Amino acid sequence: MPNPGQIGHREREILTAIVETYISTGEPVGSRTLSRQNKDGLSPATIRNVMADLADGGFLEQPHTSAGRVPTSQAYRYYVDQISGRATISPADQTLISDTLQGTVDVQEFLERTSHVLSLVSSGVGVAIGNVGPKNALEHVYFSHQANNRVLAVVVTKSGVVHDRMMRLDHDLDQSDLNTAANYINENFRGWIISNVKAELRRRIEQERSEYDRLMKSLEELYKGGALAADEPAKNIFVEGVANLVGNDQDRERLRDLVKTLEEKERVADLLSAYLDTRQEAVRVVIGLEEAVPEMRNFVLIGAPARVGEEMRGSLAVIGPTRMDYQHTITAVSYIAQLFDKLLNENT
Amino acid sequence: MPNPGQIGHREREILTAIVETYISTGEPVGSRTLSRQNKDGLSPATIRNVMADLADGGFLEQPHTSAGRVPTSQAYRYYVDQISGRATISPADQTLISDTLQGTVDVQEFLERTSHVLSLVSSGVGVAIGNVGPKNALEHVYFSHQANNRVLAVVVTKSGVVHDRMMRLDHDLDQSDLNTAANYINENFRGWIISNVKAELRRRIEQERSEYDRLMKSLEELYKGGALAADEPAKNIFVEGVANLVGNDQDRERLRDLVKTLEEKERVADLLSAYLDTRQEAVRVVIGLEEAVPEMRNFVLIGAPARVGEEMRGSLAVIGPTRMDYQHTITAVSYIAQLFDKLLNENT
DNA sequence: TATTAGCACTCTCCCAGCCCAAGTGCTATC
DNA sequence: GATAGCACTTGGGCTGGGAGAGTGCTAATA
Repeated sequence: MPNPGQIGHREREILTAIVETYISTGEPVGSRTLSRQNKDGLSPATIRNVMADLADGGFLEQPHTSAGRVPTSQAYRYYVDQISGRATISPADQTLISDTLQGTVDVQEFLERTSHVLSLVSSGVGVAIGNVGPKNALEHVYFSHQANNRVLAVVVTKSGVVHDRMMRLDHDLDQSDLNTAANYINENFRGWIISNVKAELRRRIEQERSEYDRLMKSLEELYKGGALAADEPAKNIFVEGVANLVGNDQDRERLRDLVKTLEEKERVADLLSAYLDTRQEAVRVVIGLEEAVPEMRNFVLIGAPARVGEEMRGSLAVIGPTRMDYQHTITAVSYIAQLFDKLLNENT
Repeated sequence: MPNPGQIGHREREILTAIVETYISTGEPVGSRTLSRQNKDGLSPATIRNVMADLADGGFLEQPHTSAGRVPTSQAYRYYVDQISGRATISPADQTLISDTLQGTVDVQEFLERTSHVLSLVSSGVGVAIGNVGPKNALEHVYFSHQANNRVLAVVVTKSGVVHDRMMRLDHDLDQSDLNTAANYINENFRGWIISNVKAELRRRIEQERSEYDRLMKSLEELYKGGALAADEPAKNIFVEGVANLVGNDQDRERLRDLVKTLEEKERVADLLSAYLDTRQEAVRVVIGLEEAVPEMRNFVLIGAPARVGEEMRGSLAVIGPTRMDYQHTITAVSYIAQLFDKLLNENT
């Protein structure tokens, strides 16, 4: 790995210029073009020398002998690190984002709008994920009797998220059994962390097993049916703006695979959780996604954890082509991440 | 509009052969090719004559003078009408569909899996929509107090669908106000059609307005906040298999517009409801979508209403290229539509 | 009379050949 | 150290000439 210190002032400037030119044109950048647009008035020959050095350092590549240079992942990496300091969001973006997210009153909707607005500002794919953390506290449960031994379980958590789950049970419980069970849970466990409720419930069921107890029987049935699965990390995953990718000059095959991958929302969620974690504060730019997901060659992920206080409650990201407006997108992602914290803090 | 009676036996056979050949190859079909594959051993010249007639009748088109013929919308229409009689589902499809849908215990999941399996069997986009009909009966409501004047309303309907809605109210109601209100509704209105609940509630609120009544105040707040919006035709819309379209030899521009349209699920829902209605029994094949949605040139919609008894409770459809395996897709759509009825009938 | 064979014609696709523009590396010079 | 000059490389675009597939028309045929 070449020492970034090797990069002097002039190198840096030329590299930046190459990356930016390539981002906006998509054509390999030649020494002549660069010399013309560069205010410093360096001659093409000089620039060629510098380019040769940069190519040695692994920052540039040539599609073929007589073509211009194309930035490598390493160059993007360097470029992003360079600009990441001077990030201030444009007023236009700010207005758009605020207008879109204003008045959202629940998390679901916030996430959905976020993925939408991200896809708008970035010309990439906007992703927003909400983690229903395992630390959710129970507020209220309700069980509804359905035909064919089925029961609908509704669990409301303190943070205002509603889970519903249709279950098929081994034995038929009638609505009054269900009400009794729901009352028992509501009275004994309101405010408990859901996974604790499950543990305690399990303990009590075990304990009482010997005696015949209709209530405990019901609870056991419901427990086994997964009535309290609300503590599982069920995720709300919103992916939007796939159409933005279609404009890209990808080959068809890869594009199709990419779209397919993005349709499998679980995979997108896994991808994000692989690269974003709570500890890291700010926006993260992942270049070189093809190592994890081959069809994402030439794509980058710009994401941030969405925290409420210390706890990670979601993630948001843009998946877009390496040739994208990084500054723009990074600031937008970071801005929304902050809004998220703000919204959910007043929520709790 | 040419009279189908004009089409004789030979014409029909040749037209069918052209459509099928074109579907499988994607190339304009020439007289020679056809003559070779046709068992009747007609000479190319004869076939050319017939083709000329069919072209006059508006069934065939030529991309350019010396190219083969390509079927028009009219030809597809005719072809589909021809084959629609002999529709029996293939065992392979049947197995795949049954395996995928087996064990689905709630409607949501059924719809999701349906859209998935439709996209699998048809190489097109699978769409499944559930209408939460206005005739839903109330089973249970619950209101949860949240920070900042917000209230979470949870409404469970008899058919086992759960609606939740976060609302911001003008005045703060505490949890005990909310419980009182919920109890009032549960005790008075269980089993009522939700829109009737709303009407009656409104009436009672009006009536009691003169006197000061804390309960009525709460109910009014909640009502105005939209607590009982569960009767609105909120829809579950599942669209899957967009990746299948990318393989198509569309021009980029149109493909992008198409993907964009499919991402706006509301529009997809509108499209379906425009073409499918309760009265019609079976699968409907809509050819010539570009009249409604320009970017859908060369696409067809194969859809069916999903009924439970007489009532239309959803729709399912495949949106795919005109060049698709109609027989296959039509039978699959029809098969799933029947399963839907079966599943939800035992549900009610 | 319906079918077929023959023929001249049309059009697209593909390939080879050619030139041009853009870019490079190297060397000599300022 | 920066620049100018020069010979060299390479992909893209343009052209022209088959080859192949297909057509419409006319004349011959069962």
